[in-house]
Amino acid sequence: MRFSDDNSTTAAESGGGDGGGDKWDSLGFMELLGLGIHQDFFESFIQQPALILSPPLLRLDTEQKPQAALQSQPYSTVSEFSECLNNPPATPNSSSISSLSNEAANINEQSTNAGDDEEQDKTKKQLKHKKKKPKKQKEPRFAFITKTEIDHLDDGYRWRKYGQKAVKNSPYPRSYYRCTSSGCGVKKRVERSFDDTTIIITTYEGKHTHPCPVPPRGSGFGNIGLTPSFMVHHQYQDQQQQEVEQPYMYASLSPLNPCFSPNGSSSASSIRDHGLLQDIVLPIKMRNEANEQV
DNA sequence: CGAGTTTGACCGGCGC
DNA sequence: GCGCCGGTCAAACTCG
Repeated sequence: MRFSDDNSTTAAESGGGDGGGDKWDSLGFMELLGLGIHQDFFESFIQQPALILSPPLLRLDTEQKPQAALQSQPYSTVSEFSECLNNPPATPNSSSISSLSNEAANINEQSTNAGDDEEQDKTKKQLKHKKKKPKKQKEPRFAFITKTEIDHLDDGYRWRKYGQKAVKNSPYPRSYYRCTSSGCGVKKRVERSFDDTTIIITTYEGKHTHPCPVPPRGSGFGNIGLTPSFMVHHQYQDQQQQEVEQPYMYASLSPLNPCFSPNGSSSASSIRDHGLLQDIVLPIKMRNEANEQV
């Protein structure tokens, strides 16, 4: 386990495996997410003694606003940017649906009376919008802090950008991506931290319903054998003193990661410069604050 | 020409 | 009720 410093030294830079991990190569981190094990994954993560994170810190209510917190406190608690929404599936709001229908009827009635084409178009557009949104339920979300210059992490999946918004109090916009695979509704948000421009915050929402479509580019993200830091807690524990002095903890390669190889070559290191998720970092402060809560 | 991006408009939720 | 803001849509545009 290694930790970043202000010079952005990474495990990859100091050498890693040559993609030698067989087990982890075939089951990358994103695939873990895609396979839908992420919740258990995080649950096991938060139960690790070395991390001393209490479940409430990782489980957010939908009411919480991690993004807002991020803007003012870039390296704060897990609850502020690692989301694990375990809300029960929201049943479609029948009342809202019916009210929409009524609204649609009203709008239709109004538009026929108005007779103004332009207004009709506008009304139709509005109606179209409303019909498409039958009280969507929240998908589980996970946010990752990534220290990289690359805005868009190559995680092996194919994403289509569907929106971009200016972030309040930040010069950097937030981009919205959707998985291009048909039937896969996974989304992700990508934004750059205002306070540290080398920090990228990626938030995944939902589960992939398909395998990683991109074959390893040397290794695709789904196959790079990424072992998030919370899976290498023993190393983490050994270096707790060091962590206090280091602002970030890389969810990167480690000797416990089968991909890691001390011979200096690493499949992950070969792709590091392309902004892959081995650049993921987790804020150390989150653990400290977790300790306070225990 | 199809796939992906950009961008302004729109909607819904939430706080005041 | 109103305004703000995050998220989404979809037409126009770009690119390969």
